[in-house]
Amino acid sequence: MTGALDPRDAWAADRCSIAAALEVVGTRSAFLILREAFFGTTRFDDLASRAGISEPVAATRLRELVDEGLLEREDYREPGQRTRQRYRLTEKGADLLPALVALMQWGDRWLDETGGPVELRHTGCGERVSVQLLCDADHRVSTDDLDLALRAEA
Amino acid sequence: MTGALDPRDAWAADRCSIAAALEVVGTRSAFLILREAFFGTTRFDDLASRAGISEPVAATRLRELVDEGLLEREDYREPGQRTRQRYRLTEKGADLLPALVALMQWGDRWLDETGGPVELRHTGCGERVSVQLLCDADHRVSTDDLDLALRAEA
DNA sequence: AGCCTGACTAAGTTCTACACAAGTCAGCTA
DNA sequence: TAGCTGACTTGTGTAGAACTTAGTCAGGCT
Repeated sequence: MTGALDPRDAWAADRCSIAAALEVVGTRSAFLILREAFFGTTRFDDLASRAGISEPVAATRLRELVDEGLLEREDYREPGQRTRQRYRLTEKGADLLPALVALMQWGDRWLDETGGPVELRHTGCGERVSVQLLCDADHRVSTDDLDLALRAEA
Repeated sequence: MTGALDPRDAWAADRCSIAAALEVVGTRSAFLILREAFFGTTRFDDLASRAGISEPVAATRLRELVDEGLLEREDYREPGQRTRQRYRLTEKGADLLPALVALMQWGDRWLDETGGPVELRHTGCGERVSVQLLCDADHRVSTDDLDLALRAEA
């Protein structure tokens, strides 16, 4: 489908950023919590129940995601309420959105005959939003028009 | 970061395409095998060793990915050799590329101070390729300019 | 003073993902 | 015919990712 990487065995799999990213968000629960965070959920109980995971798992995962810097925990208080905690995406966390959307888009296309429950629209113009491969000259790039290369060593 | 989903608790998490996609490719080994498939690796031993996973896991994962229709197994024979098997991406599998690239891009940016080992370039024009959120009117969309909505029921 | 709610923690268990080591089997090559 | 290589399978063990059920603890509310 895509071109082969020239020096086939030459490069180490352990330096790969995909593997590194999976170390951080490699679990189902991490993805699901991030999904909820994108959808605007901030409170512990809501995150756990809407992501459909148990509270102990949510607690562990949230701690890890905060440690990794994808979420931050902050105290807040509504008038007449006591102080509570809320989780929100950091820039690092928010930057994962394209990966989430790509997964959603794939699921919408290949796994859900109705096209999926959630739609993304551009606030500016109202058009549908999707994830695309784009080159710096703004061409949409298809899977077949990709070259892979090793970046120069540091 | 992004807008909240209007009917907050109204929609079922189990209908979500992200969760559905994770059922199919939710493991580290599945992602890593797909990565290798994109890089052009086709043979069993190469897939296992380059993905850095054990052969038993590779066998299981490959069987699942073939069953799910992301890869197809075909026999081939080189002259003077016996028949061997080779795995290649189907359209369904190839369509996951944006998700892989998004993950790679995130890892390159946030986890690897050198910017990551692999680079993607557009065959046509040679420019660097990345994953972007794009609306149907071809605007690049930032995380803040997204609206979420429920799609009309089927 | 006692209750309630939100945000967790603790204990015990099950399931899955993965590793390593070894064995199998087919079929070409020597 | 024996050996080798590629593509697996089997067997065994560990760690982690998940569940349920049950608790804790703080602090406002009645």
